[in-house]
Amino acid sequence: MRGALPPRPTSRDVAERAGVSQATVSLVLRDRWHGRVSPARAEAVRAAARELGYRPNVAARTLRLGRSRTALVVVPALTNEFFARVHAGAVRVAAGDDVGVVLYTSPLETGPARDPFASAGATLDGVLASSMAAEALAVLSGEGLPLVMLDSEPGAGAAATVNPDIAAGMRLVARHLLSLGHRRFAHVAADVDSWTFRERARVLAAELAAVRGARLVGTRRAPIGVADGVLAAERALTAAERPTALVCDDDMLAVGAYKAARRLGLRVPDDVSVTGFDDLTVATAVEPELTTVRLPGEELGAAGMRALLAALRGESPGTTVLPVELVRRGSTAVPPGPAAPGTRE
Amino acid sequence: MRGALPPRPTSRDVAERAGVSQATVSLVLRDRWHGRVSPARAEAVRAAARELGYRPNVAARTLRLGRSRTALVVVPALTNEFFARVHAGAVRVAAGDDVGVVLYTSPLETGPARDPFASAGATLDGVLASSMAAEALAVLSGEGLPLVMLDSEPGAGAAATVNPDIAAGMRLVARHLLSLGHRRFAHVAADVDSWTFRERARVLAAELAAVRGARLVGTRRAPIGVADGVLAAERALTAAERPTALVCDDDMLAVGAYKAARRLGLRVPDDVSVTGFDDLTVATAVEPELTTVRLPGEELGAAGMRALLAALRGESPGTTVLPVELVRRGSTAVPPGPAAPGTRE
DNA sequence: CTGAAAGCGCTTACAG
DNA sequence: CTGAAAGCGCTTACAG
Repeated sequence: MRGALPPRPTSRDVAERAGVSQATVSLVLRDRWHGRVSPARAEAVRAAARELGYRPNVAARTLRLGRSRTALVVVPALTNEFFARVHAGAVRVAAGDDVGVVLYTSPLETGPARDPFASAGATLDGVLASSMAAEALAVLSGEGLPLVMLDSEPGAGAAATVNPDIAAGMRLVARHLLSLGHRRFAHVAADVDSWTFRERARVLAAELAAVRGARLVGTRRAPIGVADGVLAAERALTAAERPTALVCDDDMLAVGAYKAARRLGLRVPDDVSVTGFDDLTVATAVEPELTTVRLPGEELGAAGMRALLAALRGESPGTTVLPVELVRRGSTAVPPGPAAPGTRE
Repeated sequence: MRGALPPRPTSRDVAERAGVSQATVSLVLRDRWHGRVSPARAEAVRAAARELGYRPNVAARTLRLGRSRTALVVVPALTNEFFARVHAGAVRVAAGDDVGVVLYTSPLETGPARDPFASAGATLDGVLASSMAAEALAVLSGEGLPLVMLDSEPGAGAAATVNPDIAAGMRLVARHLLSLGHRRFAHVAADVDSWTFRERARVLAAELAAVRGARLVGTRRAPIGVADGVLAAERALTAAERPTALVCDDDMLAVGAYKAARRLGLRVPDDVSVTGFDDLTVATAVEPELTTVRLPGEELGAAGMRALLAALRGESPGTTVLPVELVRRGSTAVPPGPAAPGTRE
């Protein structure tokens, strides 16, 4: 694909210019020359490389070394801000260790994942995958590369798992709402078959079951997005038994819930409380600002990459759980009606 | 970095299993065998490859071929939804041509760009770069690789440029507001030194200059983001001469403007009209929904990649301009006060 | 129709 | 301290 470009200098060209052998060039440029090459020659090599604008051919190095210092990062979609943060964190840590990152966005919406390895265009040393649906996992682990999973079922055949504390996050949401006096909840759930969302549903149900009189009056599934969130929340809000709190699996769904409430003439939080998950930029863009669980996306990517790097060094990083935080803002309040708050917070 | 993994099969292993030479394996697997290898042997090779789970070593192929079928995509930041869309479009087109994409996010916020080629971890055939600040360009074009620029000054040493019609976009904004009767404008400008934002400022000034009585009462610069947008808009709104319209360079800045207005007790659009640029998800998340210019991010990335692919085939794709659209929503209205609309639309 | 051989650019034992 | 040589896995003239 490369046209009539000026031919790129090779290590041979550098060697010639510096008056040394190719071996010496390699030693010096890889910084393995101390005690093996005289300082004067080392300097000559560096000068020659600089003058020529020499850059080692990565393909040749990878072929020779059998490893590429490249990791594949797999996320469902980058247009989702959370995954963009995960990616940023992973890239930051990888760069610090001089490891490159190749990104693969698993096209969740466009059917089953195509082969991420075919499109990589690079030899890979390891894989970091986030929040994948169950089937996608099989493809990844089948490749035999060190694999670190993010926001996923622990111990599902990965060298390590790094998760935000999803259970704690949902527990904080439920207890916050319960302590405000809410008893009728609806769950606006992400219509995605993955551990992280199953976990949210499980914990919400468990927390409500533990409080007398508290109930889930409905669960509505929607693909993650504002428009689908509107539809799901609208149905939840117009059900026979109207909930006083809408627990949403994601901030985008929560924004949809705002819009649904508005359409129905309901005020947030006076008539209905709404909570999200993620703490995306949109959470503070809307009015009132959204009460949500802050998931440390950047840190998740960073910790995941650290675990992968450790696995590549032969260590066994195991499972890491990252703390999460409930950010209380204006979208939650005491429920309307005669009910007084049950517990105080 | 690879530990004690099962050794990956090579083309030699496939050849052995199929009872043919390595050359035949290569021919068959690259689909260059017609008329050169008998159908029976071709099938035997494919079967052997399948059974072994053979996957060609990309590094070796790249080294041999001198090209990698890999393009570098450079964007300022992926946490910005617009660039995530650009990336998605570029990846989509590249995948269709069996070209891989390596992503480099130029750390705008963390000082001068580090060398994107060092971190690439792959031999690159070409570069697609979006909305880069002027200095960043120099690094990219210096590499001697085919380069396509997106949303950038045309003819700045790139093989091709693909731009959304920024001038038309800003013209639509200005005329929309002018026809509503606005005469006092403030520009909440992105504090980024790049063509796309200079162009917005230029066209806004020109449009206002063309209408008697219309004026820019202030320009406030802010890094792209909600919090900085709030500050900038607050200053614009509290200046001696208060504008009736806030023209924002970006939807995030516009969201900041909403919040600033609210803090000051001003209603959008009754007291002040606000416009954005991009049409991000947030534009319809806020209330009232934002009047903004829809920039075709996905299509921009796709068209850019098409141009790069053409350049790599030796063609000269030149400059492409993509149409944009003004999306009128609830954030713009007739200005307050005695003023009657000037022109009708 | 098929195979043996050379070589892409690098790195690393190995010999001096 | 330094260099000649082998080889990573692939593809493509070239010879048969």
